[in-house]
Amino acid sequence: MGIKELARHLNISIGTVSRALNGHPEVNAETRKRVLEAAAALGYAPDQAGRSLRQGTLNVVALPLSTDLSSKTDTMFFMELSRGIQDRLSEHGLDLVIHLNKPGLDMLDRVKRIVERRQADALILAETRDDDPRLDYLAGRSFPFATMGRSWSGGSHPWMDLDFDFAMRAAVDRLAGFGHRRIALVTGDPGYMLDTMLRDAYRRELTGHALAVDEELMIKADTHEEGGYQAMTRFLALDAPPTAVIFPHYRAVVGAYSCLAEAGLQPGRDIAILSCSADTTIAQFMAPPLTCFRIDLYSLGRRLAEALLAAMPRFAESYGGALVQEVWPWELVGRDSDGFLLR
Amino acid sequence: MGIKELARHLNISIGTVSRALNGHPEVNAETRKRVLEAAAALGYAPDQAGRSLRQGTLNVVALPLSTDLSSKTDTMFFMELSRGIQDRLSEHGLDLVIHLNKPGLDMLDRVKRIVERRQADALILAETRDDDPRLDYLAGRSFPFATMGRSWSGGSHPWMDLDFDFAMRAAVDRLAGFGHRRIALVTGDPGYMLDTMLRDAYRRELTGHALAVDEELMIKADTHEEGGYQAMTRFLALDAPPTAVIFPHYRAVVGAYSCLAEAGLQPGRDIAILSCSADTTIAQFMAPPLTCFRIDLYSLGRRLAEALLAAMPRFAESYGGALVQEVWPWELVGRDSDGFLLR
DNA sequence: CTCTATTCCGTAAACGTTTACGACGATAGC
DNA sequence: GCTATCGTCGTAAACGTTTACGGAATAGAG
Repeated sequence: MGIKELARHLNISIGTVSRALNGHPEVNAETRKRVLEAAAALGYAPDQAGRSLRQGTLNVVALPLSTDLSSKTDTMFFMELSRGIQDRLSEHGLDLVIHLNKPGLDMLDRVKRIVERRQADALILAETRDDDPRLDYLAGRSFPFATMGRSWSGGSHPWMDLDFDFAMRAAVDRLAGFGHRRIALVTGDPGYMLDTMLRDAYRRELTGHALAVDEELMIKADTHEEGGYQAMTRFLALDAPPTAVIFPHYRAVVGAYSCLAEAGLQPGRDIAILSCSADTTIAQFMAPPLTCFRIDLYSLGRRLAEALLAAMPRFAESYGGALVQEVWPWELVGRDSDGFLLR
Repeated sequence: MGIKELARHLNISIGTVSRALNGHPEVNAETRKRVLEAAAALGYAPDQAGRSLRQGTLNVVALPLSTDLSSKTDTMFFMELSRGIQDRLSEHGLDLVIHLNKPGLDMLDRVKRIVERRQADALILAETRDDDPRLDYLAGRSFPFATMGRSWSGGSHPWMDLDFDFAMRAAVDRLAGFGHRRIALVTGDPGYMLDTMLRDAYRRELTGHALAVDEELMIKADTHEEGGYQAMTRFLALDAPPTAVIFPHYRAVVGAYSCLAEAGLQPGRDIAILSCSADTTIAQFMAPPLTCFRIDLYSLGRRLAEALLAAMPRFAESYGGALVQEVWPWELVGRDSDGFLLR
């Protein structure tokens, strides 16, 4: 099953077998054919460990994800993104493997382990925080990586991100156009770039529309159903509840819908709900269907992979070697959850 | 950074360094302390490729998932399960890595590649089909693996599964107790064990309650929102629509709810909806909250990992080496989607 | 026929570990 | 003082690849 056995079976030296399999030019066409056929027949595939040891490359890109992902964030988002990444990487013979963090071991330690034990040639990071120590660590060791979501300083590493400024402008434009003047915003964990950017953009857009910024209408909540439920409960308890609420994540909207239903209120009639999350299948099947933003996550994943490839020495030449940092536009898809005119 | 450099830095032979790091007894306590301190200070971690090459083990368990998972099945389920698996494996120094299938390359090829290139010491398979060629392949090469979900024959490999017979009995008992006599069932892709078992159990339970089995009330649909929507549409078009519907997956229920809302019908009042999927956060926030089944997926994942460990030669002794195949009970959690008495 | 260039292939070293084997000094038993 | 035991450590081989180097055979040019 090893290359030695394969070579002995063919009466050829292992060097020639290796060259034949790896497409080197200095091997006879006839010999190559024999080798390839024998390899296929005997089910030979090169041992990753041996190959990796020799040429210092593993053909693996790692994507560490926190293990509480399921309870807090949008798994659909990552699945669709990963699909794009994987497809693009595999065109270069690279595999994407997802590492789940065991709790207790924090994200930095997990990244350190992957790097030090050489478990991957490159990394893709998601869920980056405002001051993420992983970025400095990787940059310091000049380990190739790319991130989903920009970091605070912009950084000198490749990333893809979504245009949240545009999203907030489109959201406020739309809601204000419907006549809303008390527009609320629910953000998540303040440690993440995403939420900071959303809050900044929110203030800016409200001011741009000559609307007062009421701190009561900006609250932080967990990004899942329970968080959305609690946030909406707090809003309804106000003396002057908002007439429209912008949610970052669709899962929070599910909680909000539930809260409203219990209060006898109907989204899209009694209160406007708009989500600046990526559109998911579930959004169009909610009752009423949810207004949110359309983005091609698959293509975004592919592009993120390209950004990473451009930062890997092995592939840099094919990609011009330029640093790829892109903010992706998206498109507001209006549905019934906020589509009504306020008298 | 290598063990050689570390050894030179300490004026010790590399053999001793290796023994110190790996906890062999024949090394002086003082020496071990020096080695460990130096390793920590210099950030040394053993190269996985070198170690793997030498001792033929990688400390990695692979979990291949199909890339269209996001569009078709329940990602929450796998995330929560994976969390349990990962936690348990890491107690033995093993890592769980998730391989996403690129489309085109089918599941068997992916598994073959992992085995032949020795990219993992063991496998965990999900989404197994009635006649899954991967099982025979792995068993034939006596490669350690475990599956989530039993296979048709039961097989001689370790697995965990859920008690769908119990679920269907509990479901029909409950619905019949509420007075329903036209109880429908929506199943998914007929290639999967799950759906076959559900259909068999459904017929059995209906007969047990002296209810006629109407083929019109058993339809196949995709397991996501769109499928649920279509299934419900077909039911409503019947001359005698069902008064209760059992759905396998909660995502399909979302589609069904949407369909009912458009028809002016309300689940839990005009029609009973019950899901025999695992309870998810979203289920209790649906309007009305969905009746489904509670299961501790995290613990199930841990147990699945143990079943696998027992089948790995390295760990078999610690686990008694017995074949672990378990059907897990779960608990019906009644909510409002079906909780009404039919007059 | 000789010299050179080309094509093809075998040899062996190297990658970073782990571990069987043997060696060394010290201690203990007689 | 000789041998046996024990604790500790160094040496070197081995894992499965890839690839630099050199060699043999062939072909082409003069």
